[in-house]
Amino acid sequence: MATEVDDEPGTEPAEKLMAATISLDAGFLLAKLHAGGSVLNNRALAAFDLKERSYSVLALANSGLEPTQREMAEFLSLDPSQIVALIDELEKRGLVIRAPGKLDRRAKIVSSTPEGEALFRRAEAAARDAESAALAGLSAPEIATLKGLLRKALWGPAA
Amino acid sequence: MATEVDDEPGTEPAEKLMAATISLDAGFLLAKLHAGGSVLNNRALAAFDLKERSYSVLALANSGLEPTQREMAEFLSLDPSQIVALIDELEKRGLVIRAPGKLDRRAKIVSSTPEGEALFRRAEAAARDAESAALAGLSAPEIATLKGLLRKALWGPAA
DNA sequence: TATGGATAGTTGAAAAAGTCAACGATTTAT
DNA sequence: ATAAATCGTTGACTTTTTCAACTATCCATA
Repeated sequence: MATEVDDEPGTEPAEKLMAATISLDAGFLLAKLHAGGSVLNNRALAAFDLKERSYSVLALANSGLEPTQREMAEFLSLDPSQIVALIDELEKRGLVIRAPGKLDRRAKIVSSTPEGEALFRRAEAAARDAESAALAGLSAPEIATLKGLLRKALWGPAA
Repeated sequence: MATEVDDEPGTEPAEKLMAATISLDAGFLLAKLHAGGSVLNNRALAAFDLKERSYSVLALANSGLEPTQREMAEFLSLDPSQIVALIDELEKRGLVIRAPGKLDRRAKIVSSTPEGEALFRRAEAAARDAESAALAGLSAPEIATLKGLLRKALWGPAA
């Protein structure tokens, strides 16, 4: 995860190591941009006692898609046991509930309580602001292009 | 980090949760694509007893830019103490060396030995292949656009 | 030119995150 | 019916992250 993100608004990178060939590596660029964004994101979400992880679980619970824990784990690239811990905490806070899958009683469908939804709406707005800050160097169309390419890389043209 | 990446070539995502609004979130997309790529990257680098982290340190040592450990830490978004451990291991393997900064004797400049360079060249090729696999859904110009946008988001138009 | 405050690297401890194997309950296939 | 597979859960274990010291060195300035 990240370490330093400039706080002062007037500071510029001037990164000498930008010239290293590794800065042409997509994996490195993804990691670095994600690291910087994570700091901002977590900072914004802390106001709601959420982190990136719990926020994304809460988001899926609010999607109306009735995801099972297993589906959440796969979608978020997390181990199923980590989902258990995240949901335990959100459930304890009354933000989400587990319900047995109607069609498969092994599975548990996670959905949001009204409290969870209310919190999510507010957190979502904060996360949007944090994203804007992280991508401040790009124009709106560039951001759209970037997201489109990321989605295509992940899910193909159907995204 | 990631958990599952399909091994069979014929498998498609068909991810039901793609429809959740969080899949429009740049932070989430960056994290997910990075997670998938990391698995492939680490898999490829394991043949050289390297991981993403040690590979990127080795890459900077091979950049000819004479980076200090502090500069590496900032560039790689890592804590300085993590750099110490990474370099300790690479130095023990004879791949890099520490030299006192000519101009600031507190700082240590990390550079590659010939053995380190030889290993890096081979690892670099493997990493390139892994990246291609991770971005297989994109065309060459799309990959160039993606990298350009990532660089611009990180470093501004000067990138 | 000495003295105080900052900075580079290092160490070590503590917290968080990730990995993995096992288990009970259920489902699916035979 | 039985066997194999899957879902959530737990617990153990490893790795990564975070942070506060500490020494050595640099820098500012009185």
